[in-house]
Amino acid sequence: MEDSERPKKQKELIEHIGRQNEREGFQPVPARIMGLLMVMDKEEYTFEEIVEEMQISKSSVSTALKNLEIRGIIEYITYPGDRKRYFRFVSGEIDGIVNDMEAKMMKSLETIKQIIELKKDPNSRNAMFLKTISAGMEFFIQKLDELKIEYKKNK
Amino acid sequence: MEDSERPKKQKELIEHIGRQNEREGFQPVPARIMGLLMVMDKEEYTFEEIVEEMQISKSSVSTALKNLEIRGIIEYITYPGDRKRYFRFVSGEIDGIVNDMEAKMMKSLETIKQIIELKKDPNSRNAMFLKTISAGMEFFIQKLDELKIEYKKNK
DNA sequence: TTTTTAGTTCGCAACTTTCCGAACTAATTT
DNA sequence: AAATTAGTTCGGAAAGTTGCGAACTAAAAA
Repeated sequence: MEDSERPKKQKELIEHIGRQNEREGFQPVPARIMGLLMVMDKEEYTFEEIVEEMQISKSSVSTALKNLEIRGIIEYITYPGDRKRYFRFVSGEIDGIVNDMEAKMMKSLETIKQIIELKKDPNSRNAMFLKTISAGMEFFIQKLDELKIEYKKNK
Repeated sequence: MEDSERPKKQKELIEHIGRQNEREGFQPVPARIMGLLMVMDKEEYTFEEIVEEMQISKSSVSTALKNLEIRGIIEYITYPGDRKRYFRFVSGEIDGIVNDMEAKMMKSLETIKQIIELKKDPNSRNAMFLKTISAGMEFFIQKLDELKIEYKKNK
């Protein structure tokens, strides 16, 4: 890869990541800032640099950075004698990703159990089918826990 | 549970499921219709019954049902001598849920690999950290495949 | 053939989201 | 003390989304 085409491709990838993150519920601006901090060779950006690089207003950047920080997706560091904050992506662990998946599944499972509980006929089509799904989810959740332990050991 | 309070609780659960589905990217009306078809004791609804039960306009119900059907979330059946379509929830399998999870993970993995490929310095902080995540994802995706087979066998 | 049933399609009003500029604050420099 | 830096907060304009009613269609019934 030639150095000249790298930045252009990186910008395209940021846009792609932006749209992907939007599908996960992020707003357009935070979604793209996440991309910026992951993709570019420069891995620490100041507030002002983000404003210039992304051509987004200071107010939008301010709001976006606060949100991303609260969510634990980005963090900032400061250097002695420099008032600026340097923002960077938080190096999450695979555990976190799997935990999120598991948490979502557990929430669905909770809801499914509530549906079953409220069914007048526990042998109705939906009740039967939801019971099967419920059992499957429990199986996978348990196995995911085991896998997390297995992965941690081997690493 | 007394029969008198069941419908009320079911309605509340539909609203809860509606909001949960909205977080998954569904629009309010389809999100709640999904809930209706899963929760209520009556498990097959005609177009008109949905309009009355949910107090939503015919046009909105029409659009919502079409979308849900295209996505494979609901289906309809007809009975001989009856022009109405009876809508019901599609009894998906746990496999489908796990596949969706896996597909999402694989998409993320693809993106992460692209980021790594575009990094000038393959030993940068983000490059290193993304490589770790990447390896972890590959591990979990493979194990999920194995688990799907294991589950199918035991069932 | 006309009417009714069972929906679909379209344009628009209402609502929500997103983003911006202007005005502000609080710390640091001049 | 005044000006600059590094942001934050707020109100509103612009854009996007949602859901409705009205007008439509196609099949069946009268």
